[in-house]
Amino acid sequence: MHWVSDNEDSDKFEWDSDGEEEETSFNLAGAGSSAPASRNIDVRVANGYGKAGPSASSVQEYVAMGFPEEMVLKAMKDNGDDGAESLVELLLTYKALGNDPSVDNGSTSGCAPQAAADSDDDILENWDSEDAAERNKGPAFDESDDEDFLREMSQKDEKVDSLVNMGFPEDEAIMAVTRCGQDASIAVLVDSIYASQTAGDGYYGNSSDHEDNSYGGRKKGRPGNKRKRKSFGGQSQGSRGPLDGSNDEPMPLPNPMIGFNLPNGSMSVKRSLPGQAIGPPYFYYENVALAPKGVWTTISRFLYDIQPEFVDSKFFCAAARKRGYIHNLPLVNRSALRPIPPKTIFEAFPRTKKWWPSWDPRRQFNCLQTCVASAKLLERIRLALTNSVDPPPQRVQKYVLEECRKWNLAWVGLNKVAPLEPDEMEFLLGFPKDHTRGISRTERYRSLGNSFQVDTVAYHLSVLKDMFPHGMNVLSLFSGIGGAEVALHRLGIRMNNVISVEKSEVNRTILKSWWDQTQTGTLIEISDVQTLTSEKIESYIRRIGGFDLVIGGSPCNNLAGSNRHHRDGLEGEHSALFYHYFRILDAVKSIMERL
DNA sequence: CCAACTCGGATCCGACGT
DNA sequence: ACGTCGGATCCGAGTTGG
Repeated sequence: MHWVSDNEDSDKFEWDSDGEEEETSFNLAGAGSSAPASRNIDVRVANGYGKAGPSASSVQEYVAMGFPEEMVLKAMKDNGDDGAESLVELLLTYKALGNDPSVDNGSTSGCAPQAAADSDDDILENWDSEDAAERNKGPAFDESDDEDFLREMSQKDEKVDSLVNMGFPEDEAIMAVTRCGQDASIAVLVDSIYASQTAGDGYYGNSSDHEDNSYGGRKKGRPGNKRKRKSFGGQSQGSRGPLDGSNDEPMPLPNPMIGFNLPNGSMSVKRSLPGQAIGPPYFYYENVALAPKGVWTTISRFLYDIQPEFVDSKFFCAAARKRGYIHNLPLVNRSALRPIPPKTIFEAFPRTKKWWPSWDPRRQFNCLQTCVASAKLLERIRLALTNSVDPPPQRVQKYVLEECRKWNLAWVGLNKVAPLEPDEMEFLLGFPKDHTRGISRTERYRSLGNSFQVDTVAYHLSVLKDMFPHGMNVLSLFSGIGGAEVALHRLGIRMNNVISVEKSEVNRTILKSWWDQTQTGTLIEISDVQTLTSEKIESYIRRIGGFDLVIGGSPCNNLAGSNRHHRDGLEGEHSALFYHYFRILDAVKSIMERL
């Protein structure tokens, strides 16, 4: 019952380009030069975010920003001289420890970042140990005070300071805390500020709902014209799709969801990137398209106001997968991966045609998810059908179809439906056969359900092939099972160095094992994104010359529609994850600019 | 309003290991 | 008697599109 005709096996993943290698793992000479040249220097400096690392001298800078000296010192002490991003990081950690212990189930249990020198990246530990050795500590001060001061510091101040440190003006931060309450998470506050900024001309136009207690806060974007988020200047209204004073809510999804263009479509969208968005490095960020209101607007704002490209993978394969991608890649001269994958169920799995009832109109699968139907459900369906006449009554049809759609069931026998096998999912998603083999079945489903659709991503990345004939250095965040890496490989793009951050151990194992089979470059896997400080980033950059591509998808849990509990948009853990992406990208940009 | 859809989760239960 | 693990079941919100 396999879709694998032998040509699948052989053609599909027999790509060229594994020629020589090893001349050098740490050479990306060619890379930098081919990148877009002119690069307007951005003006994000204003708030100090992402700029000059806070050496002792910058203590005053932060103090001047309204940040308590003790906090700065504490953060620097814990953090080393590690750059503004890490300070933000640290503050968020403080915040998490302070009011939301449940948030961090992370491996490091929410301790200060450097405490978590985890075993996975010890390769690196050796690399830059010398750099790490001499970070100048902040002025010495009494350790015992630290904890006390943290507790004593009023939560409100802490919140305000965190916001200020993230680049918000102090007055806005104070307002947000006042409105939402000091218990509100940072992300709620951020959202609140955004909502205010976009709510009409009056600065806090609708702050008539001042009353909203410590809970609401967000979710109240009223139409109005947008205000500037100063830290990212430009406001580049041009790239913003929605014409009317785009409020926070609607990042309207295109219909059909075909992105800027499709492999065969001739239409090409003109897109002008804000200066600060232009690489190097190129970056590529992915997330679910159907995120809660305002999330995409927020993400887009952080990512230099670039308009997201929303694409449904059903135009690339036989399964839907609605995702949004924010990237600064060129849009012209894209090319699709070969072989072109089948786009209908029957083409993908010919054997199902025989059993497919005429009253099941599905020709493509819905989004492949991380859970599969239980055997009992399948049995119920089978019974319902065998107890019916041939064209079953409407009621039965409806029931069966509902379940089939919900669980992506395929017809595999007379009156018999079944979930896709993991290897069938691999196929649909563009991975090599057996890519995820070797881990438990549920884990395979989970990993696959969270991954890229390779053909879709590869289509976007295909423009890189000619730009980097000698290969690329890639920073891959939240890599999962390596969708990005597989996409690059299938495009015939050589990966000289890949630094990959992925929390799940099984996923790291999968990527590593695939890498060892197919690649000759260097793969470094990091398990905890918190350990990827800008100091480390700089060390990597010095080592390998720079990153050509920063790619990542958000692990999405709470962003999808199916999750009712804490569907909090960019709150809590997710704010942390997205901010991690942003923080790291921003650090890479700053460091590469500086060097 | 209803229907469809969504990169899910909390809980319970049984199997298994200690 | 416990803890862990994976499977099964019941959840079900918010948004979109009709």
